[in-house]
Amino acid sequence: MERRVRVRFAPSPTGALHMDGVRTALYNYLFARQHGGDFILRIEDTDSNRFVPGAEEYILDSLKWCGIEIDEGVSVGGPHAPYRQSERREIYLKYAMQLIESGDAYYAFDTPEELNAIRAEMEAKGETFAYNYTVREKLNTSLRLSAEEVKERIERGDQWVVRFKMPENEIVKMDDLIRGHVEVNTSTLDDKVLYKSADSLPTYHLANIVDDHLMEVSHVIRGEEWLPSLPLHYMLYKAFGWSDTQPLFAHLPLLLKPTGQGKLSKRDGDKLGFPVFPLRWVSPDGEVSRGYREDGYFPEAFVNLLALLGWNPGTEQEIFSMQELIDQFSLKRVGKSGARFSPDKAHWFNAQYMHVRDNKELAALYIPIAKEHGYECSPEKAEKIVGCIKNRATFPGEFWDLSSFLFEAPEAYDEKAQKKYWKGDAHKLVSQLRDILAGIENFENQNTEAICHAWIQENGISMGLIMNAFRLAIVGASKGFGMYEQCEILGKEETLRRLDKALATLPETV
RNA sequence: GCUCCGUUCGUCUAGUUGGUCCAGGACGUAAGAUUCUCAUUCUUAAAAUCAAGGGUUCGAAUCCCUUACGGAGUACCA
Repeated sequence: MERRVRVRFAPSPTGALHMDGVRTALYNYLFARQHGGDFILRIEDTDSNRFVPGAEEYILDSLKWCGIEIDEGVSVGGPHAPYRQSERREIYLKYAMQLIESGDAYYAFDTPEELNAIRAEMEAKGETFAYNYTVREKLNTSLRLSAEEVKERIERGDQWVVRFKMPENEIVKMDDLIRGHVEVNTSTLDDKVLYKSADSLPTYHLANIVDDHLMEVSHVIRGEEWLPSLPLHYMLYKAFGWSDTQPLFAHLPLLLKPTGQGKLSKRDGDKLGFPVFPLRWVSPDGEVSRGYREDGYFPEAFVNLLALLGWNPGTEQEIFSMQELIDQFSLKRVGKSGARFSPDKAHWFNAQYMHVRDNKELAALYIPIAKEHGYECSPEKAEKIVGCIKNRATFPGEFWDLSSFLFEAPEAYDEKAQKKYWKGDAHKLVSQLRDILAGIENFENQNTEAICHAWIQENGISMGLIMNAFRLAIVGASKGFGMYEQCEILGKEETLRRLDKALATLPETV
């Protein structure tokens, strides 16, 4: 019988969610949806020292903005609540004790200071320290100490940790859905800390395995940085006797910085001018980081570009709706090598979504922009404007530059454009065109265009000359979109006013 | 250092079990076409001796080995 697909996204609230993290969440979500399974959000806050206020809320907001819906977990609840690991502490202690009883783990009383001293000492000798089978019986552990002494130390309040007793010279055979078969000798691994008495919390490894088991997680889809600890996780499942129900693993390739080497970091974004966070983030010490949302990216575009960073459909399709991603996503088609993020392609994706965006939605973005510049703009007018400029824009932030002339009549006329277009019969022709427009009642662009073009053709006027001169008169420069659309938006009165002013200001031409 | 993972145009990548790949698409770049400016759109071009070397094979980007390079991990962090 096929197991129900249950996946989890398990971030740690130590700061803003990086786009790499959003991508991991997205792949988990797509996988869950495709298989009719559950997408669980679990917060892994087992490091009391690194907790950052606001981080959890930020994670929730980011997922929501991307359209990633949580089926179960923090913020929505579910049958395995609580989903915040700090609220499940007593569960982990029980399992840590179980491993001690079964002999798969032991108490260790070394203080971090002692360990650091040993490390430093060995490093000085050119050796590396590993807490493993070679040393665990020489250190202050329950493997060396007598049962009474262990009991006494615990009772008198000595701090202790539980470490996994990694066996010597055993081959762990693992399978990864993306990377295939991997084998590791346990002798190269060390005795990881599973639980610490100092804050009564487990470390990632224990909490992760216990929770995935308890929450009946079927597939673990996570970043490649976890691959080296996969053998430990296999060994933990084995020690608990859960190997037959352990989840299947898939380790995602890393997101690399656009240039140079290494993985994508916040600094790259600052330097190369693109965000690395989905949403704007203000760290507790007041440092502000830009976000895709605030930069004007549409969530659909962001999700689309993220989906293609590491995964590809095997076809030539590049634009995907969330539903299409759900239908077509496959772990088999996730690459093995790191994906380098390209700001150029990110722009292109957003432009694609901009071009087909509904005018009503864009108008809602446009109105406040106009207001910011001191102009009231009706929804009808905004829709018209936005319909004319959207395929020359990549971000809503460009809207004003592309259309401000509709609100602000030219004060002066661009000199270069004058030199180029205001010559020959320009003055005379624009003057004639003005009179024709003055006689038109219906200023809809199709109508004015039909009438004006008929006149242009009948008289054999150069299209380039008349239209460019016309543009200079109305806009004041060699920019803007279709002249007749512009006139329709300006209205007859304003159009004529601008023409009259231009004819009065610009020289008669020869 | 040690362990693990990776390596196809500048970038993202396609290339299912080796032949139809003198390697396809997209972004970016260049040229041209269209257009009332600009943009959009369209067409075309340049761009990878498939990291290098060695095998296996009639035949390898595809299988094997070695090397190089890159990445990750190596915490009482996740």
